[in-house]
Parts: sequence; structure tokens; C-alpha cells
Amino acid sequence: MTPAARPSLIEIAPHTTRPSALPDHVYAVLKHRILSCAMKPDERLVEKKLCDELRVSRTPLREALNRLSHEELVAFQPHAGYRVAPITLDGFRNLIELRAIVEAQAAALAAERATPEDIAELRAFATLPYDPDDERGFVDYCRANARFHLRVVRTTHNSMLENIVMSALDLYQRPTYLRIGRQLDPKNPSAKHRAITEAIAKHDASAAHEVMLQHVRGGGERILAALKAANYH
Amino acid sequence: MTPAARPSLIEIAPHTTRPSALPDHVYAVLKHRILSCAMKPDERLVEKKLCDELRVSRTPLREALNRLSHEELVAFQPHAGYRVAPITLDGFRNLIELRAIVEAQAAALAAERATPEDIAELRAFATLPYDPDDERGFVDYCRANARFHLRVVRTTHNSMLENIVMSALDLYQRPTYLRIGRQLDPKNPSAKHRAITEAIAKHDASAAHEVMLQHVRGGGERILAALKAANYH
DNA sequence: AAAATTTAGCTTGTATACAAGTATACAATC
DNA sequence: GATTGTATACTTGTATACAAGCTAAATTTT
Repeated sequence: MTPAARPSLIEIAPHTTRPSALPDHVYAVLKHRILSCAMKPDERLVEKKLCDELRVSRTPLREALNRLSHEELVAFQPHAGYRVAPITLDGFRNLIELRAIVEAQAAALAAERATPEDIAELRAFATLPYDPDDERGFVDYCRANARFHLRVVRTTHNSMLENIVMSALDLYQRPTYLRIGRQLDPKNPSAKHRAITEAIAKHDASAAHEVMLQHVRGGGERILAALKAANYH
Repeated sequence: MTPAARPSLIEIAPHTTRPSALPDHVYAVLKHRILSCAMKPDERLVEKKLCDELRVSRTPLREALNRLSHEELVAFQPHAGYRVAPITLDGFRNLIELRAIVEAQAAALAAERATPEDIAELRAFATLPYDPDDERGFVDYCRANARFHLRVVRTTHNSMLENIVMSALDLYQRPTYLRIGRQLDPKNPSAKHRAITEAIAKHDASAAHEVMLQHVRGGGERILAALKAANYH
């Protein structure tokens, strides 16, 4: 059966140059649910149920699940099914380390390569809307934050770095959305973003590297501490 | 039909925690063919033909092709099929840049974290068999080289870094196997490997970083020059 | 009562039929 | 002769039937 009325809103771009309508749609929907913790870590993902709900057959659904499992957003065991990937301290530490390495170096390369257009766009993206009391505002804030960080790597013109940072930011979203440590955010990161941007604008690679490094590590440490406090392992 | 007699040799490990026999097998076989250039860049991959040859139905085959396309080893266009991914100068430049960033930093972290066992294994892996005149010896050499580089990242105990370097080394193999620039290798890289190992043994992070950086860039530049000479774009 | 074992149900794994879209070859037209 | 339109063959996209394997509950045994 060709799906008649399916949820039509693609909320998250598929990160791929492989636009195959149905699997991409399912991928986007599931990914959004996982990242936003609408589907909780360790929750089971049963193919049949998701098929019925999304009005799709198992083939495109499985394609989406496979993709998610390779991105480590869902865990898989043969013949035992899929689960939403758990959030672990070690996993998050590794993630911070990865982001620190790649994004700091990307900022340095960006400083070497940025054109005036790059700099203008970075400036436009640097200042984030931030209203910790507003639920909706918090989501917007997260999106804007990711947009800035992606814009920095994009300035390197290295699509491989870009893809790695995209995946990393995705994985990073989950602990953030959990609201864990939300209120611990001491100040709006816009200041750091502006500092990074100005270092890039001055083509000061080592400054860009240093500020980005501290920024990523700082944010990571805060969330890590909150995860520990919330008793994650 | 359950496949009765299929080629049984898995030549390349699947890089994943997702051991599902048939798709993994197909993935491994195709990947080996692509990396070894038995299947040439831009060659078309028609599902039916591969199914008949590998004695597998389309479902597991497509799962393997999807994985390969996300790893950028095969290119895909909706309704138009799969092709072996082309080798491009820009792609290779990006790859070198990625390896340089991640592996250099990984070497530094390895220097901070290496245990005596790590160091012993690194020493064992550092010296490579190298006989540029022997076809078989060349393949062994490539494998041993990858093994050393992987052992360095593994010392960081960061599985994300490990996965990235694994993929990167895979992509790197293809230009190497093309034999392009093979004879340009000025000397056996064992010396560099030993230098990296000794820096790690001394827990000298910045030396490890520096030597690895030069090593990766140097090797990359040589192959890049050869690709240019061979008129790749 | 606790442990082990069997069995029934459920979930995933694979194969295949059918639908939809694409490309190529051939013909008609400019 | 080049170009465009069209039909046909081929390839991929999706759905579904059936096989294989796991989980967990119920029954038996100690």
C-alpha cells in the first residue's frame, strides 16, 4: 500500500546526499524523536509498531533504523531488535573530546580561509536568542547554537569535517534536551561565539583555536557534571 | 532461498557492532573489491547482478550498499542506482586534512595515556615489512601500516576517534592500491613510526603530535602529487 | 519454593512480487 | 543533421509472505 496520509513535516535534514523520500522521512522523524528525548534512552523500537504508526512498510523503516544505528543513535542486537541508544558518561566524554579536537582545529582553518562573506554570516549567527525560562525559546537557542558551530566548520570547505561535526552536534543535543544542567548555564554563550568570530575575522588561527577549545570543553564539562549529578553511568 | 554455497571469506572486518551475518558479509566483500580497486571508480553496481553473483537476495545486498554509500565508498542517485565512488583531488585533500587533525591529536593523547602494554604493542607494530618489488608484499605493507595507525588511536580509548580513523584509513587505501605513486615512496615509513612510538613511550605529547602530523601530511602529499600527475580531478 | 526446561508467541531476517521511476534507442520533426 | 518526443526495457522503491531466532512465561523437576 502506498501511504495515504502520513505525517508530512520533515523536522530534521537528513545529513546526506541521498534523497530517497520515504526512508529519509522516517529517518528524520525518528531522529527528531530521539534527539528531543521524546523517545527515551533504552526505549525499545519495534518495527511493526513504528510501521503502523508511520504508515510505512518495513523496508524503508529498516533502512532508516540502520542509518540511525550506524550513527550510534540507536543500539542494535541481531534478532533482538533496536533500542534508543543509552546515554553514558564515557560516550559523552568521548564526544566532548572529539568535538574539542575537530572544532578547535576547524576554527583555526576557518581563520586562515574565511572570506568576507563567511565573516559576515558568522557575525550574524554568533549572537543567540536566549531565554532560559521559555520552553520554546530553549529549542530555538539550541538550533541557533548548532547553526553557529556548523557555520564555522563550513568555512573550512572540508565536507568530511563538516559531516563529523554534524553528527557530533546531533549526539550532543540529547543530553542538552534532557534539560539536565539547563539552569547551570552561567551565561549566554554568545560572548564566546563573538570572540571566536572576531578571531576568525582577524585571521588569527591560534586565537580561534584556543577560544573554540575552551568553549567546547567548558560547555561539555558543565553538562558532564550535570549528568553525573543525575546519576548517569 | 537460503544461499547454499556463497563465497565464504570475509576479508575486511565490518567496523560495526552490528553483526548480522549476510549483510555484513556482502558489505565486507564489496568493500574489499572497492578498496582494492578490483571494482574501479565510477563502475556501476547493479543490484540484480550482484545478487546473482553473491547468491543473496536484494534485501541484504541493499543494506550493504546503503552502508557503503554513507561511508562515501559508493555514490548513489535515487532511481538511478549505485556506482563506485570516484576518486577526486578535493576529496583526497579533505581526507588528508582530516587524518592530520585527528591522528596528530590522537598521538598526543596516546602519549598522555599509554600504558606499558600499549607501548610494547606499538613497538611491535612500528616496523613494517616493505618490499616494493613484490606485489603480495605491498598488500601486507599496507595492512601493517593501517594496523600501526589504528593502534595509536586505540591507545586513546576513545571509540569515536577510532571509528573516524578507521573510515579515513579505508578511504585512503584506494589511491594507495591504485599503485599510483607507489614507487615515489622515498623510504620505508618504519622510521617515522618508530619516532612516533618513542615519543609516546616518553609521554611527550607535543613531539608525538608533531611527528604524526608531518608523517600523515608527508605521505598524503606524495600520493596527492601522483594523483595530479595521473590526471585526476 | 527455587531452578531448570520446554514451549508458545513475538520479532527480526530474507526472499520475492509488484509498483514507480529512469534511461536508452528509435522515430518523427524541424 | 541535429533535436525533440515517445515507447520500451531495465533498475530501483516498496510491500509483504515466510523462515529463523530470541524472549519470556508456564510447566516440570529437584
